[in-house]
Amino acid sequence: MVVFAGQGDARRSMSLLWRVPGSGAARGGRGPKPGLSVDVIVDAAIAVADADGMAALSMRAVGERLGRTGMALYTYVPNKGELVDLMYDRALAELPADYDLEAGWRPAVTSWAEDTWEFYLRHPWVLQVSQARPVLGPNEYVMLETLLAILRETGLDAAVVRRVVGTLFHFVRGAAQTVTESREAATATGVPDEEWWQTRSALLREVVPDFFTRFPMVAWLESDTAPPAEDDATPFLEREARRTFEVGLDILLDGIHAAVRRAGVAVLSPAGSAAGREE
Amino acid sequence: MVVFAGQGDARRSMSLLWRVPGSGAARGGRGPKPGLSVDVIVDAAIAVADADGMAALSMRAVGERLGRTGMALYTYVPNKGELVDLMYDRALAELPADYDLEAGWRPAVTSWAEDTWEFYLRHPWVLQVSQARPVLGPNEYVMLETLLAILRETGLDAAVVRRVVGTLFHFVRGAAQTVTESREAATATGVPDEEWWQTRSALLREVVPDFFTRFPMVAWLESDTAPPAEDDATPFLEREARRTFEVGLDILLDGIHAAVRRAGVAVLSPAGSAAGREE
DNA sequence: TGCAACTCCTTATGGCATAAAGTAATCTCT
DNA sequence: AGAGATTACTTTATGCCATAAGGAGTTGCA
Repeated sequence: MVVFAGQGDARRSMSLLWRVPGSGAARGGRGPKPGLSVDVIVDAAIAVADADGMAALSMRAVGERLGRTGMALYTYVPNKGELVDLMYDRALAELPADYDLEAGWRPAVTSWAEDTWEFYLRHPWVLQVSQARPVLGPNEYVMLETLLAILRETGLDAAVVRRVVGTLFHFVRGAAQTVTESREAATATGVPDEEWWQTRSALLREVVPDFFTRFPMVAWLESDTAPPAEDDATPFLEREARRTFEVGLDILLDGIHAAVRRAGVAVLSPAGSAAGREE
Repeated sequence: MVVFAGQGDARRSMSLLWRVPGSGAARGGRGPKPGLSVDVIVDAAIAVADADGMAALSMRAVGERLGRTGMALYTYVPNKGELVDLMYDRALAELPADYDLEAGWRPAVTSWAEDTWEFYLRHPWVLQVSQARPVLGPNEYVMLETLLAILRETGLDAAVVRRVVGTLFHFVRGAAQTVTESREAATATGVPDEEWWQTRSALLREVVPDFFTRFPMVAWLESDTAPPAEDDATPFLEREARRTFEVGLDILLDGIHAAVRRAGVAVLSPAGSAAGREE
């Protein structure tokens, strides 16, 4: 389930996101005292989504957590989409906003990716907020600013950095998503990863007896499965996803490194001085 | 006989996916002739999802396209989730199943990524099928087999190839997703990308007057925006996503290349000859 | 011929977002 | 002080959704 940005009044949603003074509930002091606030509602909504997932996030569920009906929320928030945008931007505030660049961009990007990964695992529903038309809230920009401050160190030009940012996000989000989705599947069905895989692969062998002759490369791939460490109780899909994250990140960083070196050569060698940057 | 959670269903779903003979509708020839079939239903469902998106895929919508009620489908398919799995595996059959390896793995992976990208744009709903616990249908395995046949050429060992596969998928899916989501947003809201961006950025400047001092790196990034080619009418979020796909893929392939070279060195100098890792 | 097996329909049930309208609380203005 | 305006929140209703339950009609085999 992908959740789209609220499509209502763009001005109102921007004002809510950036906390423009006059836009709160208390404008004229006329009617009864507001018992809630946008912040309280957003917090409650995040709590619901963290606990039970995006699918369980309903206006009613949030209202009930605050001792109200679902409809009460519409006094503060124009619609559910807008609420999700607010949740998204609020959650983003948790992310660290600067990284040590002493050792260069590479360890900094690694830390950034690690923190982002953990953030997604902490708030799986964030991965279901559409990326195409960004929310454009303050914390989204802080996050972007943070990553850009690291990537500036590569010396790559803006056009390339833009794509590197996109690539990093696609990768981290995708890797984290396999973890959150497998967790969701486990709790939703009540069947843990190991049991699921055992049942399915046994069934597969039964239903498709010639499996390994039909798919020799898959057979080769599976031949490699290393047993988990004794003391590691992580479900195996999560373990796989984690390894993909680690190895994939290194590959990605090697790729960026190659781009940096190429750009460095291009920049340093036109004048003539034989460029031996880094290493 | 003890039935594990989901196991009975698992057998049925595997039989449906792999088209096990006895599992079709016509077993005893007793009642009225079946007017539909799983295949017809799956095709109709794909047509609905292609045309109106995953959100519009309801049992009723599929039934109506076939001149039935929504409930009629439950005779053929146990539930909506199963139908989606069948749609997924069926759609996957469109993908090419082998690639020319004359010129090595790199151009082959590039073609593969390109084809996969186009496939996702053709069937945006596919990106909403969870990846964590794979469907394990025949075409999913064909797809995997195809990619593995290419990656075997790298000479990397299975453990690494497994991660490379994951990384490639995360990347291509993520990049394609920004396109499909921005298209969906455009049709859902009726506001095209350009207009959306113009409205929002004007609003942003109004609501946050000190934007560019607060976010200098973002300012730097935006300074770079190249105007689109005269004859290019692609919405700009799509254009951005496409560039990210192209540049990101190259970066990724450079990273894989580095891994291959490293592994090659490791293999060639195992005995101890002080391996001067790259350059 | 009659029943079992089968397809497909109608009719709940309980969920969802949200529109519309009602109730009660609290302010400002007279 | 009292009236009207304004606001918070509730109730009710609309029209979606998946799917459970049960019923109607069709067909082939005993």
